[in-house]
Amino acid sequence: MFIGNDAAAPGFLTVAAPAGCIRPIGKTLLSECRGAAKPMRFRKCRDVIVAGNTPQFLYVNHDGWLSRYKILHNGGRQIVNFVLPGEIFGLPACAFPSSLYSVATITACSLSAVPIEIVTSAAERNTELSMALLLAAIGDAAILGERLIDTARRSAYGRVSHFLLELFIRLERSRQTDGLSFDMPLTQEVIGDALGLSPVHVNRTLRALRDDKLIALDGKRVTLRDFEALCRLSDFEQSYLGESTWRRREPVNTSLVNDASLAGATTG
Amino acid sequence: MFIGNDAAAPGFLTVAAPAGCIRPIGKTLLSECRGAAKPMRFRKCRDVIVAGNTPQFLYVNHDGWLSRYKILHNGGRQIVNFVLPGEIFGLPACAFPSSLYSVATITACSLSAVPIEIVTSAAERNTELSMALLLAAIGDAAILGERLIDTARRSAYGRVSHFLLELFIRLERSRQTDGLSFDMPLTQEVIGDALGLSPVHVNRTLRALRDDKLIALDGKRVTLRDFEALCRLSDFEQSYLGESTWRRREPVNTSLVNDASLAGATTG
DNA sequence: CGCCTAATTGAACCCGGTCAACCTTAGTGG
DNA sequence: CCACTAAGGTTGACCGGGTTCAATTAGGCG
Repeated sequence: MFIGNDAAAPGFLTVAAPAGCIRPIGKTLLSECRGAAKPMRFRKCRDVIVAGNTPQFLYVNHDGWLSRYKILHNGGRQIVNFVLPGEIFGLPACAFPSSLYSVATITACSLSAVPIEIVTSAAERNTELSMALLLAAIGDAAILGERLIDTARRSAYGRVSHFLLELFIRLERSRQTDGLSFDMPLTQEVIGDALGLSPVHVNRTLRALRDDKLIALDGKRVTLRDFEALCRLSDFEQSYLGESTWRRREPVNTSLVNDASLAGATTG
Repeated sequence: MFIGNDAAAPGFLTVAAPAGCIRPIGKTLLSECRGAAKPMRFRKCRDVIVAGNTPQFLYVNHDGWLSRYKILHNGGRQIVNFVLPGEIFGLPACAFPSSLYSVATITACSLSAVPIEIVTSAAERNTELSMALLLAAIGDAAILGERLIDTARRSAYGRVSHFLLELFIRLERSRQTDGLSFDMPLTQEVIGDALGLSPVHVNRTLRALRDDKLIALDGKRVTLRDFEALCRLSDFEQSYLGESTWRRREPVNTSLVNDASLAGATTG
């Protein structure tokens, strides 16, 4: 059982990772924990984190796709999120005594694994890192919230559209798109498991989107032919994927606060 | 426009909050930011945070129920989560330039509002607080993930069951249950908006659960008559609601790590 | 070339939505 | 004390989007 090859460590990170691909949180993490990050490679369709186990690492994903999922008692699989190139994963797992979800590779992946204790102690010393982790967790929750709305309120047509738009924006900000096209190494079954649809219906929905000239498919290549229309029909607003930062003004004079969010307040 | 009454502040927190009700994160927050926390009261059905606005406060909810929701373009409302007595809210809102969701009171509420800048600077000084915030964010995401599975994979019957079990556990840990009973100040329409069901079907489902002697309803009072059966049929595992803490062992000797989560790793 | 996986398409079924009507309860004001 | 009202709960009938089952085609890889 190997967990990467230390001899390959020097240079591994910069060689394997497409320039500009790693998201800010990953960069911060790697620069703070440089010595402790262990490079690894996984073939496709391997579990990196197994639900129920005690997780030990926070991971930076350099170049592959992974899914966070859970197997239900009826045998169904729900994918709660995807980990795209440049993103980190494993933080939620480390917050629970045993991991709630499994994380498996979809494609082959180069990862950097940082022991969670290293992350914890680094975060205690470095405010920037701990705030970045917090923002990452909140950002993940925002994506989950939007997917919840997907499955709860949108038709299959809107769901698939919204999903493709989200992937596009997330890939674009790591410069992994080409115009309005990107590579999506997902089977229709995997898409269905993420969106709560049967693979058959994913197929029909993609066909409908193609027939309506909203998207084009060529193998694993997706092209958004009418970005605006897709946004409109799926209620897509990309703000939930936005880069967030902590606002750090001078503390406001709260006695003069004029914020509509308080409009309903009565005297205490 | 009032944002609470400072004169009422001394003693307010301890008087209004049922003993033992406030969750650890809220306690930590209030003790770290004691002077800055402003007490407020809201009547029921008032927006505390409005989607699209720039939020300024993190809130501790002392004694009421609130919902985080979003209005879709088609007019539908999706409730992504509830804020129960003792829980905090407003953290995700503060991470984005404008709040993604609205938060509205369901019942009358006593809140403590802490300016986000105070929280930020306190978190920078105090590792315990910043870690607690991170855990709270991860815990919220876990709840969202479970609700995603609800709407994506479970039948209405399982969904409602799972929802009631989650409420029960969340209320129980703040000692707001009585045996297997608790008060749920939600209309069937609100439940539907949370679970992605029509109010009509929520009604039918509750009736079915009653007929099957799994629950009992008396006004706003819910009693879980067969906890085990409810867990079984809805795939409920309460670990996702668990109290989580950071494991802080000595860094492991990674060359000897024997973790199943690495079983798929190949040499780097 | 043959195998296996994934994509595709058709047909029948069913869960949950929608519409509509009626009932129950709590709150209000005379 | 009671009549009126409004909001929420309850139930029935019908409809449709999505599932399921099943069969066929296309594609990738040894």
